Amino acid sequence: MPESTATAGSAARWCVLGRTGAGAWAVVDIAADGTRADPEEIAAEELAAAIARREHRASPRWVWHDTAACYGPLLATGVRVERCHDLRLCHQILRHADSVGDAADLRAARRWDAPPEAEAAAAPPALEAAPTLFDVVAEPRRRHGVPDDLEEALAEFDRQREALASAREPGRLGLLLAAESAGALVAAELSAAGVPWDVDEHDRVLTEALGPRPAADTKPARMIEVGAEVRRQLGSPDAPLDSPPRLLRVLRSAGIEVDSTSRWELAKHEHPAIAPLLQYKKLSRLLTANGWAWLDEWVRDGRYRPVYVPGGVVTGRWASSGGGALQIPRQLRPALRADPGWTLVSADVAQLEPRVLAAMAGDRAMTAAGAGRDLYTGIVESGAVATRQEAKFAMLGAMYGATTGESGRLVPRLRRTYPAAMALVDDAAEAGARGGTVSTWLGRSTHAPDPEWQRVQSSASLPEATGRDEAAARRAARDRGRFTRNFVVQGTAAEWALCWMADLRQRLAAFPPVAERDAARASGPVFERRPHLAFFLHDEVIVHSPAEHADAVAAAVRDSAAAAGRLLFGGSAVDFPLDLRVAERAEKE
DNA sequence: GGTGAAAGCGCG
DNA sequence: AAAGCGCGCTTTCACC
Repeated sequence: MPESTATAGSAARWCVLGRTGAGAWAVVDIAADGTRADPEEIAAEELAAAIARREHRASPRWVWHDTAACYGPLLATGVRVERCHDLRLCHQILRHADSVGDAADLRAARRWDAPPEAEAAAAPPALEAAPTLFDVVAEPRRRHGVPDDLEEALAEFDRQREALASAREPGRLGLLLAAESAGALVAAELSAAGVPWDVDEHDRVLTEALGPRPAADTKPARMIEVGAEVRRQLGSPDAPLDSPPRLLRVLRSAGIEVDSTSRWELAKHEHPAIAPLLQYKKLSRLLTANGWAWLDEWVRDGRYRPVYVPGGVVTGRWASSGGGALQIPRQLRPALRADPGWTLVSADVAQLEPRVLAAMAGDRAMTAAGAGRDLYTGIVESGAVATRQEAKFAMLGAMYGATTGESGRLVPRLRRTYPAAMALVDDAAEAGARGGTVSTWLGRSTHAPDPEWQRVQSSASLPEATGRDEAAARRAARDRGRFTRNFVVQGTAAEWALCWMADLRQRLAAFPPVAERDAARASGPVFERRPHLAFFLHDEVIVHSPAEHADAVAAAVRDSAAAAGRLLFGGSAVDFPLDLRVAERAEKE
C-alpha cells in the first residue's frame, strides 16, 4: 500500500507519540497493514486537541513511552483515550517472558529498563489552571526514566512486535500487554478522579480514637492516658514506648520475657501492662500513618489522590507510592464517601487466588467446591477439613508454601482432595527451587535467579563445601521455591483483576452523562458526569456513580467479572462471585 | 546533617 | 490461634 494512504486523513490503528530531535511532539500514524505515515509535528498547545481528534476518528492504540507521563496531562484537559500500548511496561514483561523466542534485541535496549518517571509519579495532574498540555516541552530533557523520543519509540515498538510474534502463545502474551497497558490508563484515571474522601468523617474517627487534634509536637490526649497506664503497670514512669529496642529492655526488666515488642509476641504473655500497650501501639499507628498530618497532606477538595504504580510488584500487582493507597486501614473506610447525589458501588472477589488456581490447574474438584458459593465452605463440605477457618488456613498455606504450624499441618489434606491444583503450585515451587523460572497464565515470567543465589547454590556443590554451605543453599532454594509457588497464583490473580478493570472501564465510559448540575466537580472533567473507577485494591474496586445509575453500575461490575473469567479461562467452569454493595459510604459489613 | 537498615504494622 | 507470599510507610538508631 502506498504510504500516502496512511496519512492523518485515514484511520490509524496505532498512533506513536514522541518527541522529534528538536524536542517538539510528533505523531506517527500506523495503519492496520503496518504502513507508516510521515511524522506529524504538533505544537504543544495543539497536542491535546490533535490527540482528541484522532481518538474521535478511530480510537487508535496510543503507543507512548510512559502512560503516567503522557496521559496524566491529557486527562487534566479533559481528553480520555480508549486504549494504549505502554512501551515501558510492555518492555518489562517481554524482556523476561519465557515464551518469547528471541528477546536479544529487546534485552539490549537497556534504556527501556528504567523505573517509572519519578517526577510523573510524584506530581498528580494539576486540575486547577488550564495547563498547556505537555508544556514540559520547554523544560530540560529528563535524565531519568525511559526515552520519550519518537525515533526511540518507533524502534522499541518494532522490537516489541517482533518479540511478541516470536512468542509461543502470542495471543495470551498480547492479551497481557493490552491488559497491562489498560491498567496504566486506569491508574492514571484513578489518580485524576481521586477517591471521594469525607474529611469530617476521617476527623471524627481520629477524634473518637485519639481525642481532639493536638497541637503540633504534642501527643493526643488518649495516647497520653494510655501511655501513662502502660508505664504505671510496668512500674517505669519514663518507659520509652516509641522505641522498640529500649521498650524491649523495659519489658524484660518488668518480668515480661519477650524477644520482640511485636503484637504477636506480646499477646502470648499475661501481664497488666500488655493490654494498654497493645492499645497504645494501635493508636500510635493510626496517628502516624493516617492521622491529621496525612489528611492535610493527601486530601484536597474532598478527594484523596493516591499515586498508583502499575506493574510495580514483581508478580504484576500494582504498588503505590506516597499516601499508602493500598494500605488504607479498614477503620477509615467510612471516610470514603460519595458526593451528594452520588453513590459508591464497592465489589470484591471472594477468594480470588484459590479460584484462579482452580482455573489454571483445571482442578474439577476445587472448581466444584467454589461453584456459586463460598469456596472455603465448599472445601469443608468435600470433607478435606473440618471448619471454614481450617479450609482458609490450608489454602493460604498451600499457596504460600507453609511447612510448619497449623497451616502446614493442613496442607497435605488438600493435596489428597485437590491433586491437580496442588500439583500446579508444587511444580512451581520445585522449578523455582532448582533455579528455573515460572510464568503466570498469560505469560509474565519471574526474573532469573540473581548471581548471588547462583553462587550460593554452586558453592554448595563444590567438593570443599561445608555443611553450613549446604544448609545455606537449601534454605535459599526453599525460599525461592516459596516465591515461585506464590508467583503463579498471585500474578495470575493480578491479570484477572486487570482484565476485570479494563472491561469495567469501557462499560462505565458508555454510560450517559448526568445533567451538569449533578456533576461531581472534584473528579475532573472526564469523570464528573459519568460513573468512574475511584479505588482499586488487588481484588476490589469501588466505582463512584451518580445514584441514578447505581444498579446498572452494579450489573456492569458483575458482567465485567464474568467477562474477565471468560477472557482468561475460556472453557473453564470456574466462577468469580463478588461481594457487592451500593452505599453512600464504603464500609464493610 | 543525611543515609540506610531494621522493626513494626497496615493492606491483599 | 500462625510465622508461609507480595508490598509501603513511619520511626528509631547506628553510622558516615
